[in-house]
Amino acid sequence: MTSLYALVDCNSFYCSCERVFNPALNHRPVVVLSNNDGCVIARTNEAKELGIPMGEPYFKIRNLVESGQVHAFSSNYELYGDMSDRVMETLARFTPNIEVYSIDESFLDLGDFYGRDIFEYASEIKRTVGKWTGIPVSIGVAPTKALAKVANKLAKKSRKANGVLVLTNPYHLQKALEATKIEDVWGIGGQYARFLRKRGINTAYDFTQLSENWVRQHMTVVGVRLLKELRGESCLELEEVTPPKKGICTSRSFGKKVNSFDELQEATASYAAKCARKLRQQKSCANLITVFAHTNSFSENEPQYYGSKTIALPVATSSDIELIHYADIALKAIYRDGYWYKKSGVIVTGIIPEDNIQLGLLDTVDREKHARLMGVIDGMTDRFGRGKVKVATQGLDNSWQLRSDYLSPCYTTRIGEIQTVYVR
DNA sequence: TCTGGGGTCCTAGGACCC
DNA sequence: TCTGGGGTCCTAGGACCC
Repeated sequence: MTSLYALVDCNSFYCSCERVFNPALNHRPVVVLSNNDGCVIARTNEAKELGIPMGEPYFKIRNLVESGQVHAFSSNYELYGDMSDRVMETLARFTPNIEVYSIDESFLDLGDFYGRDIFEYASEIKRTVGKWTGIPVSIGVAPTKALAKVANKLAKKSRKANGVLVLTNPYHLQKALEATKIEDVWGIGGQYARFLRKRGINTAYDFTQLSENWVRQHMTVVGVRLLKELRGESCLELEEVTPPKKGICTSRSFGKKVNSFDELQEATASYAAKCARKLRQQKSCANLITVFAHTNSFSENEPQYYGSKTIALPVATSSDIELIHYADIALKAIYRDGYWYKKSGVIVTGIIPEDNIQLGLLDTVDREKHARLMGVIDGMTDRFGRGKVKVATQGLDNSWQLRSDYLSPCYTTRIGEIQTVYVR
């Protein structure tokens, strides 16, 4: 039985989401910006053709936007998350064996479909997703996940493929590997690409000709796995159930420069609460909390500071109130007067299932009461949206928050505004 | 003036134990 | 030249992903 994987990848996903609700933007250059409208994180083909690179700082393309040549959106993750769910639900109609790999990509195990007309089946998947969600996708099919990635990339690039490429024939596989630049291989980043190019390894095909020992020596077992995958030996299985996260991080750059402790405190409390909610959503608790804050490293003329502090919690928790409390202690330990802070964040680690908590002997927290309160907060957040119910430390003003000047409405999830409610 | 955010895995080296 | 040997656990750092 031969393995067969499809990689379904949404084209310019964030931009495509915006286009679904703005069809006039079809065939026009569109970009989506990162938080704070900092840099470009998604581009349509038309925007790529204008020479806008990935990660380009916004100020460098501002004139293109202001002169109307490019349409820019602030990122709207609520919208993209909801559209992603729709795409993934559609894909799940075609096979139960699906791994949601990222917000815009899924692997499908098509092993059971061997011998059928795979190209026609993949084409039908592409048509159906387009019809039901409005999102264009590209599909690559091959015997391993790494080769499906190769196929997907070519499916996107080649006009002839028109968005669907099946690579099962050995001759076609070799041609595809020869046509794939080493830096375009899944798992080869900038460092390894430079290292390999220096040694004359310029394509994915060159890489497959290396010896296992050499690859292990220079690229660890991760490299060996990739080598085997590209040679057609499947080593990476489909991960159908998402394992709980081992670390959860909430951090942001500020929309403006911040130097007061109070503003940093409000931001940190909000990040701690966000981490707590993410923990509850995956039914976990954390044993450790880290708070960091730093200045803008791009401002070379300003004094620089990076502070970080980790605190071991007495008992693992997912409570807003507790995490905000310890985040505050950590922040007080690292805060230094006289710096312009640009970014701060909260990371929770030492994550365990919530039904596996070791209670402390000296524990004085009423955990049941906390759990009930958090349940109420989560319920209200689900109904009324983020930030409508919160612990008072998170603040009322929030002038430190994100800048997003070009935000589209949350077309799919917004249910109307209500007054913010505070919990003390 | 303006440069994202959130994850994963692997390895090496130190602490500690018997 | 030669310092016991062999585990485990933890952390920091480096690579990668979208």
